[in-house]
Amino acid sequence: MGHRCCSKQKVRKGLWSPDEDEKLLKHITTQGHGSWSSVPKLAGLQRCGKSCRLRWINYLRPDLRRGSFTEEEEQIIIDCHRILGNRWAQIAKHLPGRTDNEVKNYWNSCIKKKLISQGLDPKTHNLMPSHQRASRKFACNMPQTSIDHSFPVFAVSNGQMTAINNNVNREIQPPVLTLPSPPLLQPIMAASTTPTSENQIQKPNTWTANYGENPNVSITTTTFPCVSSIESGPISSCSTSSVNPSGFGLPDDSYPIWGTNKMVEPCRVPSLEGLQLQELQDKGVYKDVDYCSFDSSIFDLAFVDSTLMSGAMSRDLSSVSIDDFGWTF
DNA sequence: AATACTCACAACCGCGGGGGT
DNA sequence: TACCCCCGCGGTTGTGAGTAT
Repeated sequence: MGHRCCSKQKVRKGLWSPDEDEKLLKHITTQGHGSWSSVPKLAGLQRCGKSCRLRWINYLRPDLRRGSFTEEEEQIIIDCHRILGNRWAQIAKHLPGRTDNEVKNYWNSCIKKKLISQGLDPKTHNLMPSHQRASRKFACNMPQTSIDHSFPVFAVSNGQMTAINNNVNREIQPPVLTLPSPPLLQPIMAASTTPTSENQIQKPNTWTANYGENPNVSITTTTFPCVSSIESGPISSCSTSSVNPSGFGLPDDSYPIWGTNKMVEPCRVPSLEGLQLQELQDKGVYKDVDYCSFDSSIFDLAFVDSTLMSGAMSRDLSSVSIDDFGWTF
């Protein structure tokens, strides 16, 4: 049974011959594709329109970039996947000359395995259960200089979850969660250029603030500007089930990150709104935290995972497409 | 050298959305 | 509103090259 568009005619399947490629290429470069369903007939091919379209998009298009993926491209794929999930077409838009099929194949054949070998769940980008405890303990108990910086550390403070730049502050160890990088963390960190236009990457913003009620304890936090190219107003909610369940870096309704003013604001975790430290303690999340020698054993990670994280990260996004965010790198 | 296995990539399939009637 | 057609997307399968036994 063929596609509906070509069910009436006999169509060839399988690999394309050079002759077929030539016919298709010649037809599209001279006539354009118009309606794909009419392409086979016009081009003299015994293929279905869908097959022609796919062949053109994935192989014959002149602007395709051939060859293996660079490390930079790989990082972009990982970062985009963390935000977008398996939306290959959206991810591919960030990689000029690459097709969604190519990105998908590269993910399945290479990146996925790489992440798994690093103990990361390729679906969520979080540490997999068997690795979680050990890694959290590792992050909490190891000297800061030993921490793998590919796993940025986050602190919850005043309803905001911010990444703590390990390079900046090595003395204070507030309660930390070891989680995968927030969206676009690496590219932004790597770029570190001074923004001159609204589409350019902005530098991480670093500042120092008192932590909790103790004036003697301060922490340095780094936030990551989320640059939007959209002109619209506030976004009512953000996240989807396929989005990174951590949801870091995603805005909430009242936060003016996404306007054209390109304000640089801390990225807030929505569901932590109003959950001040005391409340977290009341809920048993923090039980008797010594901010300078935090021990993961007194931090109810399961609670955070199941309650805070899932709530923060899987808010209903039915009314907003993540595409609308128009993230740029 | 022959066979089995693995892997990367190309292509197919089914589904859902949008537009036209 | 219902139906049809077309397009695009994501998941899955097929294929061929490379490698191991």
